[in-house]
Amino acid sequence: MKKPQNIRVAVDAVVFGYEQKKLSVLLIKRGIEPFKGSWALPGGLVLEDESLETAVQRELQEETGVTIDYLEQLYTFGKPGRDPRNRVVSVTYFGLVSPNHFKISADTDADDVEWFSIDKLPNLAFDHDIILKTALQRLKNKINYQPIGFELLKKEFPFSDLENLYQTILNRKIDRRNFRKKILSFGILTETDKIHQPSSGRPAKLFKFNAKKYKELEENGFHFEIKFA
Amino acid sequence: MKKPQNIRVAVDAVVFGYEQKKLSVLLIKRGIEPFKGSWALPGGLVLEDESLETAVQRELQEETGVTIDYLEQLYTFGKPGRDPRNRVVSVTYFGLVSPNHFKISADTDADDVEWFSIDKLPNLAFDHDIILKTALQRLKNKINYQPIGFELLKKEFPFSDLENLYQTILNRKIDRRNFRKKILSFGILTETDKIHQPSSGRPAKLFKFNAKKYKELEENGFHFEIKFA
DNA sequence: GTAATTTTGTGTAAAATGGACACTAAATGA
DNA sequence: TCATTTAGTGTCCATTTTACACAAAATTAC
Repeated sequence: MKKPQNIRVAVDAVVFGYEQKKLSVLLIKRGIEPFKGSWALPGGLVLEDESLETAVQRELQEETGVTIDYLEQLYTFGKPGRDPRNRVVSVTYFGLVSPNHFKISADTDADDVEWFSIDKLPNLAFDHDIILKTALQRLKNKINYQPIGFELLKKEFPFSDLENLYQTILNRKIDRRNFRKKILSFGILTETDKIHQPSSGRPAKLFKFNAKKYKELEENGFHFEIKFA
Repeated sequence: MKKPQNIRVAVDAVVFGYEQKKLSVLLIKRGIEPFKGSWALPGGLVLEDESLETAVQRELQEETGVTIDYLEQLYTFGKPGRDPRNRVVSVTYFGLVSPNHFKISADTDADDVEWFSIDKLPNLAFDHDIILKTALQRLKNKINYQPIGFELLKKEFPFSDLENLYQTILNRKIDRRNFRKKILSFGILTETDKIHQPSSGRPAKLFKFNAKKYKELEENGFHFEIKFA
């Protein structure tokens, strides 16, 4: 007779936010050992009768109260020893949040939840640094072939925000004219009648992502794809 | 006090093979309930002190004896109820096997292991049909931007094999001249001095994939990418 | 052994896409 | 009103992609 398996299943989420040319990640401070006091990705054990997706959503809600605009499975980490207590297999998720939804819920102990700029990260508990790196790579790849960048902007945004977002995430300059030409040629942005007043300089039209149109185009074989010099 | 979690962790693999313009998947016949007698993906429970990757490799070895040429994590399926007995979270893998390694080991009960052509699949146990569909989608996407197609061919192959492989997987015609031009332009194939004698018709040069060269190019910013009309 | 058949191997021209590049417009602040 | 800041726009050239057809080398059938 085989001895029963004793492995826990957890979910963890890497949730990105973007504002003012800064990419951020949502972290929580651990209240218990191991790694008590360290920062870690939000997450926790999966309950016995909930799906993985439900589990992440619940944990995110409980721990941060932040509304997640986009969520997909990232990768599953399961090397023995990644948690010093027990064998834990962690199914990780990749999330994006619009600045419209940045606010950390007052329900949670707000001191223990924070947005960290991606270039000022604290040390992370467990193997969460690797998970984070994996998520960042996914983000870098995916914005080139899926319209997920919009999830990181306000619902209505000036074109320059989109431009800066791509430059920040990909960490390189992009020609403004070519970029705009390309994106607009897709026909998935709707121009609103509002305008945005920058602190100084010419006002900008506000655009919004037209998800319905995108879906429609996609069904007809259209493929979102950006290339850079 | 929370009640302890009772979730099992399994691994399952979708392993593809290709020969004679047919794409196949490696399946095993279940010897026990539930779904006794049904065909299923090879896989099983993860042992407490082995990594996920080791677990799949072990299961594949034990159940099929087939040498896997390429293996990567696919997706994790964990909906409650997918196994009627217990809650099982299954970390699935995506594998490719060269025709050089098709042979199912004599160690295993060979009656219970079989290559099934992708268009003559039996009903599958559990949610394995969904897993298979996911893997197939991955294959279709991935051959366009990673040189994994070569893992499905013999070490040395005539160009037409590669051509047919792509046409089979993508299920469409590809212009022979443009395809060859494109692939050869990458400079990742080495021409061998051998030739292949088709049953009739002009003999063909044999090529092999030059993994070292590919890696080298990749490090210098080269990106394998195929587009089709 | 000649002709028909099968599969391999190759080039070019036209069209579409990608990349480089600089100035004007509309606002604010000094 | 002038300087500064950000938004908005078009053209030309280089590269890539696509469409497209015939000759070469072998086997098979007659």
